[in-house]
Amino acid sequence: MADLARLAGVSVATVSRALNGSTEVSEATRNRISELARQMNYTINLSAKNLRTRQNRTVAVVIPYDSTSRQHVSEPFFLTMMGSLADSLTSRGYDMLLSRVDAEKLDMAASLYDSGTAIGIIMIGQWHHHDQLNVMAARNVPLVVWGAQLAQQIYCSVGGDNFDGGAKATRHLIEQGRKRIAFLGDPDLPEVMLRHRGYEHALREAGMQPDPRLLLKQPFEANMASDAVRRLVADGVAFDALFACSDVLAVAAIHALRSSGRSVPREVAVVGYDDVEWARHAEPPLTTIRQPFANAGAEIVDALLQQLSGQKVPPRTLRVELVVRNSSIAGSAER
Amino acid sequence: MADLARLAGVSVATVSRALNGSTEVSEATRNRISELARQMNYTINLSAKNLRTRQNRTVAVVIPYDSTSRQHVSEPFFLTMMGSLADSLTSRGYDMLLSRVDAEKLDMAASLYDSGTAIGIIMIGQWHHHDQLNVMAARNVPLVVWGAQLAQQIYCSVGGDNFDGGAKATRHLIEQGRKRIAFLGDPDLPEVMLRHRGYEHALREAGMQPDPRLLLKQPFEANMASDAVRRLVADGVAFDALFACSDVLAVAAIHALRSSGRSVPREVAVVGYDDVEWARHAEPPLTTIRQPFANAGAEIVDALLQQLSGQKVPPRTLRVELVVRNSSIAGSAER
DNA sequence: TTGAAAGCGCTAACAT
DNA sequence: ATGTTAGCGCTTTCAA
Repeated sequence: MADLARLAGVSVATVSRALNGSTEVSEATRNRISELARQMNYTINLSAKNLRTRQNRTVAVVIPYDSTSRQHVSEPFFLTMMGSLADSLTSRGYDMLLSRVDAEKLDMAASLYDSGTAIGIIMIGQWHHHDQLNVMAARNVPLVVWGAQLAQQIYCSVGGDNFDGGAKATRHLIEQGRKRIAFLGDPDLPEVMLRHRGYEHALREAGMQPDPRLLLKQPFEANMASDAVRRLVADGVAFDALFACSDVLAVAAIHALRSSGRSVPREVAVVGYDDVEWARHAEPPLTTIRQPFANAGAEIVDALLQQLSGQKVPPRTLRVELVVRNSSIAGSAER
Repeated sequence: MADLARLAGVSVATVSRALNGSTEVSEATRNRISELARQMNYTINLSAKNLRTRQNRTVAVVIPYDSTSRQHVSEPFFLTMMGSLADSLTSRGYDMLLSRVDAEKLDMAASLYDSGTAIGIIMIGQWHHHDQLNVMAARNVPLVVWGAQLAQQIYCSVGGDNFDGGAKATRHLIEQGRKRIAFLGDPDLPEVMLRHRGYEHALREAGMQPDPRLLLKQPFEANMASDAVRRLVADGVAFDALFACSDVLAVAAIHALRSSGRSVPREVAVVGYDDVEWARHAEPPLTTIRQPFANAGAEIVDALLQQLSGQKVPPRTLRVELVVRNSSIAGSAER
């Protein structure tokens, strides 16, 4: 900047003001300086700026990973989520720092804030670490978590309505005349737990009893889910429908079912979750619960920015929607 | 840090040294200071550190987006790639700054470097902007591009062997007895261009002539690809195989084919590209060209780090592999 | 082994 | 409208 000032024949203060678009520098010099900066590929040094202004424009997005089971990481859900977040963040002029932290050490994420690297943290999923998140929030680390709204929660969460999603999926299957509906997912995870409650709720509503043998407790991992479904078939447990907690799991299940000789949707109707991009192109096209991805990023970022402006932000639950395609409709074209 | 120094009864210099693990501070005080820092949730301010040391540990990963056609963005390819990059980067102690820039203004990415925000740039895909990338490289912006190796290329690229991938896919289809193989992708994009050349090469090798009517020039966009395939069928152009430039396109094509009354793989054999996670769970399981994702991240990061250490890094081409599943095998189970 | 002090590049009073 | 200057939190040379 000093060089630039010398070249322009002004002081560094003027250059600083010009480059920050201050109006108290004459438009002529402002343009001259900007032009000069462009020619020299000069850009304000962000470290210095941040140091001086004690603020920055970086938000950390943390994707926990499970080092033992490598769970979740390849779910297309994340891409969609990250795309949405990246859009919301960049359109508001924030940078997005992507960080993967061991799900067992979620509190490490806080150091991104403590070190001034990021002004706030967006965490995707709460996993088994509700308590660690509460500790961070109690320390006033600006934090928004995508996930379920739980009891005794200090931090701000934004998430789809998982209970309603589970209920909608299950009701839809019941309306198709299905009587024995399997549940594929791990209710130990908060979001899945709520979906499972919605599932049970819908069953009872229709006068059915949840059968524990129909609960396939599996992480978000396609291969394990496939195996579990194959086992269910091999064990001779009767079922005529399956609700999977992600589209990836649903597709894995469909494949396992068909290769076990069960036709989909005729013998087994399947509903997924998320409505990722390719769900409509799957074979058969997937009936699924659509997560509000487009809003999600915006809502999360809004919540974070509100926190940063000092407001107390309550958790938000976003509406989800049933998208009916062929995987759950017995009358549909099937080969 | 001053507070910490006061509490510990030492100077800031000692604290700085202790926290950076310098051996010239006694182990006793070092432990004491570290412990104190932990209790206070103190972490070194990165802006100040970076400003002072004139270096940092952030690498920018740039995903170009096409503002007009919203091309590519939702390809699961990116997630896999980003996961791989995130792994490689974090395991080497670097942060990953995710940035989406308008594909028409790729050179904007350089400002991340100019401003000291990142020490280098990783760009995913070169799109139509070979020249802008060359300009950046000529300015000595540390840069690695995932993509094709082109003529007159100054920048360092790392990419799969697209020519070979195209050839392998096509040869495989020819070996299945297919005679009229459609190509789905946009050869204006460098990587796709090479795949297309490989495709043509394999055809000629077998004594066949490429038929321009079998080239479905489409961006990486499932809906457009579906439509194009449907149109091809409706137009009555004969074909018995299709090579798609991504798994998403392949699945979209299969769906379009089946809903147009063509069975897959019996009437039309299909090969995809990438081998994303769910390709094996698609219906039918997808024959595809596997991109070396696991290596890719590591190779890209290595290349960047080598550049940063002052070496001239030549482009690298990684081996790709044909993965045969059912979508291209007529004898396979089909419903 | 530890401390004092200079300075990284910038912004924002304050002065002109 | 522009310049002077102090200081953001850190590292590091030099001195003790």
